[in-house]
Amino acid sequence: MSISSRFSVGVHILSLLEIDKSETKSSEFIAGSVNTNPAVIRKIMGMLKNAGLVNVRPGVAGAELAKNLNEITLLDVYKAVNVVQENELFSVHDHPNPECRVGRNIQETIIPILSIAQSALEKALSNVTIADVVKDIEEKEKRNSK
Amino acid sequence: MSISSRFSVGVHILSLLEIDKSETKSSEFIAGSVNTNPAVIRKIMGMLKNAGLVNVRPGVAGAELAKNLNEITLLDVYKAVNVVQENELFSVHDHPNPECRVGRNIQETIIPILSIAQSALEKALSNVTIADVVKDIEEKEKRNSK
DNA sequence: TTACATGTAATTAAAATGATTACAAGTAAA
DNA sequence: TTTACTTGTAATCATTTTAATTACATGTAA
Repeated sequence: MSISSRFSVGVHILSLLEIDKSETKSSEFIAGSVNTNPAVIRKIMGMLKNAGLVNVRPGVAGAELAKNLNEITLLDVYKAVNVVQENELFSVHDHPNPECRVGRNIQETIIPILSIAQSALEKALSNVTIADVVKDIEEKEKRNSK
Repeated sequence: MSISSRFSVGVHILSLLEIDKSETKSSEFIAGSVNTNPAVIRKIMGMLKNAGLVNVRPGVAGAELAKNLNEITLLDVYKAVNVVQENELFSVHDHPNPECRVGRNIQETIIPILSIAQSALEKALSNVTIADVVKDIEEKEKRNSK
């Protein structure tokens, strides 16, 4: 199955906070850009806020980035929005038969291997910052406006 | 969300085919080791068979590996059991607002980035073979029998 | 022919997602 | 202090996926 789009929405939100300075960023405005319901945005915003990535105040429209663009990696966002529990990208069948040579060892064997794969994924995400995403979006804008 | 345990079950099955040569491998026997229903095993076996990893014949108990242990990588299993569609490990929100600078570019920007991360994951899986897993299981067996 | 196996479809309960509605509580300006 | 608007958050809902289960047609070998 796929990793929840909360992640891509999170990246969308953070990019939007940087790129479009012309409007006050209410959850409704952001929802208009993402094309979803404001309550969905508020929930994700709450997660980003918890992770220290954005500043939002109850009752006040106008979310802002809480860090520099180049200090927020996609891994930060990924962890913030909780799309994958710690070390649980892969689920492993539980209760394999302990009376079987394979059954009683498979978990202990496979979990570290899967963990390495998961780390490789996360490493790749940590190599990209919101600054990179913003830059990329701006380049595409230029190219298309010609 | 997590990647289906079909994957870890697939690895379990292939390891079992190699390690335990004492019994004929019916879906029922394998199900006993994995601790699930035989029909689940048969479904996964069908996928492994489709991918050319095992030999099974309708009506005949006794599945076998179709390749050398060290020629089957975890990536092969991962792809065989179809836990993640091609390039869809991450789902990306669709229909972002085309009238927004971010909305109209976010997908094109983010998809290649996520694809790189997914490739990193798959690369890590391709570095491990069933032979490695089997060896690891056997080592754990020895250690525990002392 | 008998006994048992695989292949496969249908059904089910549980869990997660994303959308939606609703409303309490916070804030700022008139 | 009232008004208008916003965030925070809970509850509900349809949809989708998983894994388990049941059932049975079909294949195979003794």
